[in-house]
Amino acid sequence: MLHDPAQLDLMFQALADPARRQMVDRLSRGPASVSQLAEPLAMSLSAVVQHLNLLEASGLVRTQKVGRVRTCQIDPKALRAAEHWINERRLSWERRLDRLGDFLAETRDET
Amino acid sequence: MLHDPAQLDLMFQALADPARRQMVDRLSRGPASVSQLAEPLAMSLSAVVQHLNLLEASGLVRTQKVGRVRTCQIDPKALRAAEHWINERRLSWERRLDRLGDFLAETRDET
DNA sequence: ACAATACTGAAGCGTTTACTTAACTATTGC
DNA sequence: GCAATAGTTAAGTAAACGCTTCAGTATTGT
Repeated sequence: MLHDPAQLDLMFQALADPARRQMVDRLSRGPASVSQLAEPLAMSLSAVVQHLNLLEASGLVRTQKVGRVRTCQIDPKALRAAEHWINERRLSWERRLDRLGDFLAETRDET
Repeated sequence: MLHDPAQLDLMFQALADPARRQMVDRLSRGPASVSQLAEPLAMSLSAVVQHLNLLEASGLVRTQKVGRVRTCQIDPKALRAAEHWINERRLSWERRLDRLGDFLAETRDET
């Protein structure tokens, strides 16, 4: 369910916006309320809530409301899924380069 | 220059689109021409070129034209930069959890 | 009870995105 | 030289985005 392409899509989409990455960055240092997330951002609370809803839909952030404050925190599993996608492609490319290197080394030996 | 926030922005933006991720996926298995990249995609060549230009601007893909064919390949350094951003935030969060665990363990000892 | 706080939701609006088509420029093969 | 191939560029368009404002709902403090 974490490798569901639709979920991956939502995650990368969520990470594409600088404001949302800033929110993730803030949350990486610890949980925060909506207002605390909004504080460093030059936009209305309402806009922040909209970003937050996207982050939550993407699975990157989980929230829970106690009384009137919504507390947000990162879900590291989701972050790991995005990380993994990139890592796989990079490794695939690098393995290819290695094989190519081996091949070139071998053909040089055949004098 | 790889940690330039503007460049990071372009990278995540580039990765946000499914078609572009599919192109990166294809390129992770080896270099390809524009037409080869376009083949599995249900859109015009023109659209593919536009995506490709974005990928190149983001630094994720490098291309070189020989004769009339443009050959594309991944730049793993750029992939690593995106990977790194995510990894740092995830680790920061997980370290926080560890410290919290230690704290709870200690306070339990104080009977 | 009343005011302040902490969000939430809907409507609207200008900008950006992801395409399309169509016209064009190089190369390459015959 | 001529046609086919490979890619590029510009213009247009519909839909998605990132906001704003404003009006509303709970909850909390006095």
